[in-house]
Amino acid sequence: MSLPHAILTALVEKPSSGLELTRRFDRSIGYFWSATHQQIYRELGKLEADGLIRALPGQQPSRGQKKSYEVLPAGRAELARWTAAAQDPKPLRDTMLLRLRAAAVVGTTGIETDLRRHLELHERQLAEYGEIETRDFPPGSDSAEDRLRHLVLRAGIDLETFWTRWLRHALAELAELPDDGRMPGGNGLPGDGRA
Amino acid sequence: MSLPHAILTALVEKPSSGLELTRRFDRSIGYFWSATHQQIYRELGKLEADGLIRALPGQQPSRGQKKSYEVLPAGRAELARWTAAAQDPKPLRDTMLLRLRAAAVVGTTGIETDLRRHLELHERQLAEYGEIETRDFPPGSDSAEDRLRHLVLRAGIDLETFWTRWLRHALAELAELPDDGRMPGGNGLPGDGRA
DNA sequence: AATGCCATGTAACCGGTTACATGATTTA
DNA sequence: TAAATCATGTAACCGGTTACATGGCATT
Repeated sequence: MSLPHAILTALVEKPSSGLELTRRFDRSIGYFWSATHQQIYRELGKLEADGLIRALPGQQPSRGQKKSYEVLPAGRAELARWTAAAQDPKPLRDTMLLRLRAAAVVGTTGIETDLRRHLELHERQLAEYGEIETRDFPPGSDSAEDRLRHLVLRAGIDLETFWTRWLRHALAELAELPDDGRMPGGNGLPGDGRA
Repeated sequence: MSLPHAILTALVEKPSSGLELTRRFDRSIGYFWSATHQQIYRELGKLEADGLIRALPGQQPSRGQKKSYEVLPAGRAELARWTAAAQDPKPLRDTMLLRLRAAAVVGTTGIETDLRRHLELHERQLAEYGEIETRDFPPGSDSAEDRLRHLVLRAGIDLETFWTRWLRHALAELAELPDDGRMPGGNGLPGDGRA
């Protein structure tokens, strides 16, 4: 149940229409909580029905017409409640790690290409975050909002840094391994009682 | 489409019944790809129907009876194919980051407690990974499988390290902020054109 | 016989994804 | 007026989550 709160946050920052929200979820918020326009429209409907947001008055409600929403007091309260509520962190779930684990038993053939590609993607993302940081958070900026948003961006930067380092490490490791279609040792036993 | 391949990997490592797989997904594989027993049984059925795995011969197929599966050549081939295939990394999606972003506009009241709790959880996980590393990957272990599995564990360790550092940083930052119910500046504008 | 655990499932729901549909506005 | 684009939706599907059901086995 995080999408509605992501939308509430975006709308508190600035009242927007569905399409504007969609565009903002392609940058900004979307860097750590992505959403498609279908999700957004669906959720906007629910939020309005629940009385947490409302359409800005003075707008035609027909189909192809722009409709902007703003957050109502109840919505702000719900957002504050949710922000402070205890929530368990989601366990890690990463396909690349799974693939390497699989490569340990079926062989590493072919995976190197995609490791390299991922490295490039993460390097690009890291560069983008770097640009945002220098643009939006110059050394002097220290309002409370700025500090918190900078903190979030820092997480993104550090995560991308981690991935680039780890992927380089993985590629170096692969280079030292025999690149056969199957690891030595038949079906990979022993090796299950371990990590 | 990763769960079937997670199961295939586990079964190649060692043929198992549904419950045994469930237990193994609570440690080992589950550290980076979790699954419940319902998912596992459902997926085992599909994999068997697709001819990628089969029940070990010589077993009663009644309801409360244990049934073990092994991977067929087609399953191993599919796993190798999937491992090497190009796959885009999933965009980051993290609730805590979203909550901090929300706190920037509705205030930081109450979030500190959960930040501390998350820090503890990540510290505990980090310690657990550390134990696994010293137990399963002593300095001398350097078979191909071990190196790859160690690499995967390293990712887990580094990720938990990142989170503990970042959470400490976040707590330090919070301590310097006014702990009011709302950030100064009304609805948080300006601040949307940014990250 | 009752209780509890082992083991395998079924069913309903929920959020995210993909494909498609429709109306309104702008531009060629 | 045709095409392209803006803007808002609907529908079907799919994987993950939660709750519940059922059968077998061991212990008391």
